[in-house]
This record gives sequence, C-alpha cells and structure tokens, in this order.
Amino acid sequence: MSGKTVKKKSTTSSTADCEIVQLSPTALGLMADFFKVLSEVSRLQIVCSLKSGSKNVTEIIKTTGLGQANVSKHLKMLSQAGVVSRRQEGVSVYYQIVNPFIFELCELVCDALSIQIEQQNKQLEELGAIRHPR
Amino acid sequence: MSGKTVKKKSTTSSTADCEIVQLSPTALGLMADFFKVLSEVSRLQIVCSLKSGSKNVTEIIKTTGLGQANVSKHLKMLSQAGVVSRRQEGVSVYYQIVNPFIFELCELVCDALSIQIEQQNKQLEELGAIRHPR
DNA sequence: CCAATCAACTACTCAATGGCAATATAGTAA
DNA sequence: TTACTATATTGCCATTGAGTAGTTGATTGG
Repeated sequence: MSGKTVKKKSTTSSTADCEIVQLSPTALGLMADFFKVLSEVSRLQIVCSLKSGSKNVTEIIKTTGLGQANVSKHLKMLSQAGVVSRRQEGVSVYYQIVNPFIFELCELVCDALSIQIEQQNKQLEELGAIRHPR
Repeated sequence: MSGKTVKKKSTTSSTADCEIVQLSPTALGLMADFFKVLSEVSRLQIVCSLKSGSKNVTEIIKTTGLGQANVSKHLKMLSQAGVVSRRQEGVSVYYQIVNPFIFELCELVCDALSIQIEQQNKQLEELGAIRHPR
C-alpha cells in the first residue's frame, strides 16, 4: 500500500536532497514543529474548513463551532507556521491555505490510518471468531 | 471502540477516497494523534534511527543519545500508535518501522519545509538589498 | 546462588498548551 | 462623537507531556 501516490522528488530539486536519516536536530525540530501544528483537532478542523477556499474568522467559527479566542489563537499559530496566509478586507480578516500540499498530506495519512484500522478490525473479528465459534 | 471513525471507501473512487473536509471529530482525533506522535524531536530521532532497519533499545539509545527511560517511553508510544513493532530476542527487544510510508511522509514534509525556508531566505535577501543598495 | 545486563514501569518536576472569560483594538456605520 | 461588529490579546486554570531518577522484572553468565 505504500507505493502509492507520493510524488517522487523532482530531479531538479536544487536544495540539498533531504534524506531523513542524517538530519540535524535543528531540522528535526522544524519537522516536529510542523507536525505539532497538525496535531490538534481544533487546528485540523480549521484547516479542513479552509479546504473549500478562504474564509474569514467568523465563517471559520461557524463552520468549526470553536470559540472565538481559540480560533484566533490557532490561526495565529497556523499563520506563523506558514500554513495559512492572512488578508484583511475591511473589518474582517480572511485566511487561506498557503500550500495545498497539506491536503495531500492529510489524505495520505487518512488512507494509511483507515487501512491500519481496517486491519485491526479484521484481527478483532478473528479473535471474536475464536471466542464464539459457530 | 471506534465504530465509524474514518470514512468508508467506495472501491470506485481511485485516489481521493478520503475527503478530509467531511471528517468526523473522531477521525480528526485519530489524525491529530498520529501527527502528535511525530511532533517531538526525540521520537523523530528514534524513527530516523530505525530507517536502516530494526534495532534493539540499546542500539537506539546509542544512536540517538537519549536516556533509557525516555526511549522506552517513546517506544511504547510509537508502538501503541502502530508506528513501530516489537520483537523480543532473548534479553533484548527489537523495534522496527511497521509502515515505511512514514518515511515518504517525512521526506514530503522535509521537501516542503526546505522550499518554504528557501523562499523566506530569498525574501530576506530582497529586504537586505533594499536596506543596503549598492 | 549471585552479579550483571537490558528493558519496562513508577513517581516526580517542570514547561507548554488548550480552552474560557474578559478586555482591548480596529474598522464601519449612524 | 457614539455604537456596533469583527479580531486580537491577555490572564487564569486544568491538562498534557517530556525528561529524570529509582525501582522492578527477566534473562544470561559465572
């Protein structure tokens, strides 16, 4: 299942090809920070609510059901992490996803998780069959 | 436990059988948990140290320079998250990455981050050029 | 049997963070 | 000006998680 849709590195990648094995703690720190941004349900909700395009804070609040202060705080974090961009229009502020690559990432993880859970369920069923043979 | 969790897949949809937008909070929680596992430098170090194959705890400790209790705790977490698998051989316990897909994921993120940083540097240079014109 | 080694577990401290409420700030209209 | 709406920020509290030290359990060798 792993040989899937992950795009191969472009042959022209100018910057140092990053082989994870030999990454400096600093680089790992950057990666960890990135993953941390996506490691909370609230922020994932916000990201998801922006999949259909840019939204202002009020719309995000309505879509996600989160509190205003929370949304603002999370948006700040997402913004600082470079995940979303900020654009002010009159009274309201519109946010939007900077790099749609994040959606690919999420769907990749989503697929992997569903497969994993599927297998777990299968194993559970086998256990059940042992305990309740027909 | 998780009855519905991740969306069901219609075998027809090829690529996007998992549309993030409409995920339940439960499913988002699973994703968040997954990302959380990868959101600490220590765990990333451990994962990286396992890229070359399975290692026992002592080897992981040597490779990463982390403390024993620490490594044990993180390995437990990684194990529960289904990221690594455990195999006992005599006294020592060998861990290994369950799904190499995680490496693709990391490299994907790594690429994206390096591009992002590259652009930031470019912008900084432009700013510098403005402040110090020749 | 005893000693050494490897790994897991427990208890603890400390720092970070999410969420909520209240307050502050900024733009807009009356 | 005042009032109103939309964001942002701050302070507080509870939770979480990382790291450390000490202990336990299991295995191997003498």
